[in-house]
Amino acid sequence: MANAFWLVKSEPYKYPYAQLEKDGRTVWDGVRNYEARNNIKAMSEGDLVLFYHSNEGKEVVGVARVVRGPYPDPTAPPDEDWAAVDMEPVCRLRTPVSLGAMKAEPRLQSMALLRRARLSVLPVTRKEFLQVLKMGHTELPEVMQTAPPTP
DNA sequence: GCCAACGTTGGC
DNA sequence: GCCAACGTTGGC
Repeated sequence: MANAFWLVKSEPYKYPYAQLEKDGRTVWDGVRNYEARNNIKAMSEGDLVLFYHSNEGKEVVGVARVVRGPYPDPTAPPDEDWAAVDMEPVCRLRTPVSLGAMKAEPRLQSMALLRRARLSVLPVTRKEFLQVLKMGHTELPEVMQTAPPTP
C-alpha cells in the first residue's frame, strides 16, 4: 500500500488522463507554486495520486502512481528550487467522481481540494482516497493489482 | 465571460 | 514589513 496519497489537477486540453495512458509515464513538472512544490517534494515512490481534470470535466478520472521520487524540475532555471516527479497511470475510475459529488459527500468535507481550491498539487488522506475510489465504483484490489514489484 | 480567491510583486 | 496592484486559477 502506498505511503501517502495526493491529488493533481490537469486541464484536459493540456494533459488529459488519456495522454498519460498513451505515454505510459510522464514527468510532472512546471509547478510554480511554493505550497504545491512542497507537496511534490513530500511525495515518494509508490504514492498514489488522484488525477483530476480541472475546468473541463471537473472530476477525478483516474489514479496514477509516483514512479520516481522528487528531483529538481528540469524545466526550471538552474538557480531556482522547483521539483518534479515521474508518474504512470494505474487505472481509470469506472465512474469519474465530480467536484459536485465530492462537495456533497459528508466524508469529504475536509478534503484539501475543497478547501484550497486553487492549489494544483494537494494532499489526500487515505480515507479520502478510499472514499473517492468507492464513489468511482473502483475497487482497491483492482488498483493494487498493478502495484509495483517490491524492490 | 465573469469574478472570487489568493499568491506574487514592488513601491514606500 | 506593509499593502495596493496585479496576475492566475478555476468554478460557475
